[in-house]
Amino acid sequence: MNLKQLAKELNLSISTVSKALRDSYEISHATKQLVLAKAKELNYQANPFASNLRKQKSKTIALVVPEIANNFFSQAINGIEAIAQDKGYHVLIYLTHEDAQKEKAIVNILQNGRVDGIIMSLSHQTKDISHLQMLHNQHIPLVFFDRAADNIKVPKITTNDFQSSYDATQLLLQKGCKSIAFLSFSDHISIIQQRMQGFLSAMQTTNNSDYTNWIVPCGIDNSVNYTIIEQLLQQPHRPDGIVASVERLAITAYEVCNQIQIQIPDQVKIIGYTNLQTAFLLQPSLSAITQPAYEMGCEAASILFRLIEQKGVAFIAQETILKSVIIERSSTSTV
Amino acid sequence: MNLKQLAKELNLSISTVSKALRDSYEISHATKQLVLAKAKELNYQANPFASNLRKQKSKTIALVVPEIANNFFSQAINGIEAIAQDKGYHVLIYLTHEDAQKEKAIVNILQNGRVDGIIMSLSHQTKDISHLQMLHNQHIPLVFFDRAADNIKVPKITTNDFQSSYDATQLLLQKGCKSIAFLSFSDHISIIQQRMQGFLSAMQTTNNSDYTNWIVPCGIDNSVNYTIIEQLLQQPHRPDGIVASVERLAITAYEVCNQIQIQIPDQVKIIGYTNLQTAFLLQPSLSAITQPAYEMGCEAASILFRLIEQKGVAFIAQETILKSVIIERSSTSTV
DNA sequence: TTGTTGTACTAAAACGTTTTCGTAAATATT
DNA sequence: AATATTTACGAAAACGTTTTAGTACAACAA
Repeated sequence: MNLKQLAKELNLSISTVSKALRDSYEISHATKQLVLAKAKELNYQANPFASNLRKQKSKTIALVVPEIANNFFSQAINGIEAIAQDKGYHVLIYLTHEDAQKEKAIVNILQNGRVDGIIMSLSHQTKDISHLQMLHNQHIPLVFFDRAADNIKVPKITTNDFQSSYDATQLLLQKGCKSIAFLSFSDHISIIQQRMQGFLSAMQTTNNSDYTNWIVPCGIDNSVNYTIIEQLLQQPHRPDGIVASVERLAITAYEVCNQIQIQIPDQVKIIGYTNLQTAFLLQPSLSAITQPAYEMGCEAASILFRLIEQKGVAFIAQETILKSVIIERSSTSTV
Repeated sequence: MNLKQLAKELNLSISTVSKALRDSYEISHATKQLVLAKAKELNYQANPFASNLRKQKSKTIALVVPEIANNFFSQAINGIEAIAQDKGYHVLIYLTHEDAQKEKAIVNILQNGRVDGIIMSLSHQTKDISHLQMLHNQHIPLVFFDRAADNIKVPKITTNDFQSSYDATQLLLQKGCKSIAFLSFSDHISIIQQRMQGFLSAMQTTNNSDYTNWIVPCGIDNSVNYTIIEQLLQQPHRPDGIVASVERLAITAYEVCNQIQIQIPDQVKIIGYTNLQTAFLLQPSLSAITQPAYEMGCEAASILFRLIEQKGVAFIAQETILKSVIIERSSTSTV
């Protein structure tokens, strides 16, 4: 069922029907009623491709994220989808699987007008951002959330990573930790760097040689991370506190402690960035730095839609910083 | 940059360029080279809407799921996306938020050719399936995974729900449970019914009045579920075993036990359907019936693509049943 | 009367592809 | 040499919309 058929049924021209359907002032009330009724009767829906082609708009956005089987991202996507559905937009989802090559390939495909805008969180590998620059040059609206690229002037939704990491580290210090390890995840993604800086900054407040810190670089391979953390905790002078920069590392740290029989929080206290909904049910319950993932998604989508609909160029290059909350549980308690 | 401009640059006709790009036999090797080189140089990419309109194909599928902030669904989506990316398909994602009305609205929108096929898991509310029947009538390829509609002849990917539930219940019985509660989630979704039947069937093997069973209907509201389970466990003759039909209910059961100080597994043993990656870190570690979510996603996508590409109508109405695995942990151990 | 304005409609162009059909030149077949 | 076939390309239609540019007709003003 297309416009032509519908028009024939109504004994009207294609243009009249088209205009009636979009409530044009050129069409009389009476014919509008007729057209609407017939369209409903015959279950007419405009072909989106013809529409998109003609209007040069797709009412579709792309969502490019590292992974989805991850509490932070799935909650954020939930927020993005909620806003998109409300606004009548469609959402294409692409996973980079933390692979910079894949990210580049995906972004290249998105340059041909398939989408009106893009929401992204970078792969942890991504260093070269030429593919993103190209998007920007083509004036395709782009918004980052969480993992943003530094050197590109587009809106970014992040959390107070420096501060939350600083506070979490202070919490460990206050609970008596003397040597704390920071489990890092990537050394060039901005938010992880900030978390690291917050950690280091807190450590520096203890201007005292009694206090030591480790920066422990981890990656996406869980078994490699396991070994790294195992070795860390099997040293003679092992840390008595751990700040995990991402959820997965907090979980792996728990696993290691479980396996090699190190008591949390007696022998090592752990706090980590996590959106785990079962953090309070873990053994022991996990102290968490929790990002407002859903809200970040909503915010990212809202800004993207404003950008697409051009309501003020003032939004360009604006940084929105939401606050993470720190929830103290048993994994950082004193004995 | 479009075909017309590219053709002008090359002093060739639009049709020649188009054919060269799709490697048609009508075009000489030499010109193909020329065209390809120029296309690359000018970063030409075909407009997808023009292409889709002309070809009446979109290389896009829709994924309609109840929620995403959920370990089962996010893992399944991961599998679906992996296959789709591999096949060069795009994935539109729609969340119903367990709302049958929203599901209907979404499905209606998908009837206009926007997608070549649909992968779905039903909202737990969905009873009326007329919207799905309409899709089917319009010959839009459709595949269900996990939560499928009974009365519609399309491929379905599910797990051995009856058997896994039966086995889980047998495990509880074997561990000494006498009265077991089944926390249900929806009374008309097929897979939940099967899980319930598996439970009841296992209970019937104990042909003995010493054994009792509860079917406890729960919903999507966590706080309501909390109250229901709390009341269940505060009865004088409370159950000494629980089978949770979905992850959320297992977690809520843990919460309740935590709160009202009922010891797992001493006072009540718990086993549940879950894809929680931290099940083994819970206090106590949670015995799980784990569905092969990623594999289910891959399978659903593979079948949908075969359907789309018409490689054999033999796939229509085929049911694929993968096996869940039961992992016994502390929550079902004997004291 | 003539000219102006407004209303309600239609014809046709445009969006950017893909594909069918036609054709000139080159090559092969008789 | 005459005919048939192949090769390599171009013109034009088609996909289904939206929108611009008309155009009758009626209502109104001068």
